[in-house]
Order: sequence, then C-alpha cells, then structure tokens
Amino acid sequence: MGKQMTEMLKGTLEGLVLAILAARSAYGYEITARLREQGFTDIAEGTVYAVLVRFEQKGLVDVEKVPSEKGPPRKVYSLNPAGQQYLDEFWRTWSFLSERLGQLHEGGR
Amino acid sequence: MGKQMTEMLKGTLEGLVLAILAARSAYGYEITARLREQGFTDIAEGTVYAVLVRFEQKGLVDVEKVPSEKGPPRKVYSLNPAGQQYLDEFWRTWSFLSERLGQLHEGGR
DNA sequence: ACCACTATTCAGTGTTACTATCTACCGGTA
DNA sequence: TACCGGTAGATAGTAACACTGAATAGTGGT
Repeated sequence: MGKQMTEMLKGTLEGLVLAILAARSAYGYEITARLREQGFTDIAEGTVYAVLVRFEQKGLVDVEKVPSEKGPPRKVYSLNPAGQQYLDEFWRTWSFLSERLGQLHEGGR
Repeated sequence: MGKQMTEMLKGTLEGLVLAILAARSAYGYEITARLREQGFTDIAEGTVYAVLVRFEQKGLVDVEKVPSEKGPPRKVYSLNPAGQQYLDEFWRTWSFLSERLGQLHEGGR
C-alpha cells in the first residue's frame, strides 16, 4: 500500500490488533486474515507475529495453546486487564491525534 | 505525552507538518510553536527540523532564506506541487486508516 | 560582559514494520 | 511412498522515523 502506510502503521498496528483481540480471542494466522479482509492487504504475516510476541512480553495478553485440526497447534491470545488498559490509552492517544488531523484536513479546503 | 504518541507520530508527523505548510509558508521554529499551541507539547524541536530536512531532500518544498529581526536568519519552507501531491496521498492513506480504526472503536462498545 | 530569546544543526539511541526465509503439521493425490 | 498446498508460527537483518541532548549562532536589553 505504499511507504506512507508502512510508517503510519507504526504505532497504530498495535492498537489495531488489540482492538481485534478486544472483540474476541484469536490466533495469529486468524488475525492476519481478518486484517486482510478489512483492506490491509499488504501487512506481512511476520509482522503480526512480532506484534503478538511484544504483547506477550509486555504482559498485555494471556496465551493458550490449542491443537488444530488442520496444521500445527494454534496460540490463542486473549486480552487481559492490562491489555484493556493499554487499549484504552491507545484510544485516547488516537482520538487526540485524529481530532487534530481532522481539523487540519477540513481547514485545508 | 507517552510512548504511544511517539510511535503514532511516525508517519503522521510528516503529514501534520505538510498540512501546516499547505495553509501557508513557515519556518522551523514557527512550525514547532504552532504544533505546541495545538497541544503537541512534547514534540522535540530537533524532530521538526529533521522532518524539514527530509522534505527538502525529497524535493517536496521550496526553501528561502529570510533575515530575521530577532536572531539568526530563518529558512522559510513552502509546499511545491510535488509536496502537494505527497500531501494528497497522505490524506488518502490517513482517511483509510482513520475509517478502519473508527469502525473498530465504535464496534468495541 | 552577560543573559534571554530566537533559530538551526547533528550524533547517537530505541522502537517499529518489512523482507525473506525457515520450521512444522496435516490431508490429499500420483 | 513421495510430494504438494494450505495452515501455523518463528527469526535474522534492514530501513525509516521520532527522541535525547547538546552544540552553534545571531539579536537586543540590562
């Protein structure tokens, strides 16, 4: 999708994935697929896994290994209270930025 | 403002500054001051200058040195057609992301 | 002579997403 | 058996970006 999207995803991809997990627990492959469905066709698989590893290291998610009928076992991630708090903070930050940019976008025409 | 804002600014700070320049030409110190007025109190001065250098290297702006009554000469930056095009692309990218995140934010409550 | 304000530059650091590749498990087919 | 496509995850190396912290420099006022 271009270099601008790549840079813009830094800082928002985390929130994107957290928001998906907030709706319901999921595993990496599934999250990638859902992002692709929503139009983020260029997000690399490896990138999503890296995000999930970071979440685990920061203690924002709980992990459970679940055997799969097709393929190797899945690592199912679910948001814990710390993750929910982190997500709340993300929304506050994003709202602030979104508001300012929205004003600039309107004012510029 | 926190680490989340720092990361979220990657990719959006460029657009922020471009949008400011689209409204009218400006120099670095002035841009920093305007950002601070708008609530971006934690954006480092050095960061803004780095953005402007990148713009110059990419050929998105025209530069003019103007003597100042107070202090050293100013480098006044103005958006050129390439910069305007880059800004248009930024808005398209941001709109896409903003729409998706907006949906997730609404759906999550 | 000193200080506060204005104005720009730069080296070094940490975080992040991408690329590319590798491992591994399963079912179906030749 | 041997192979392949789809599912699932891990990892080393790279590029881009914002921040920290400091340095440099010009002007006016005390």
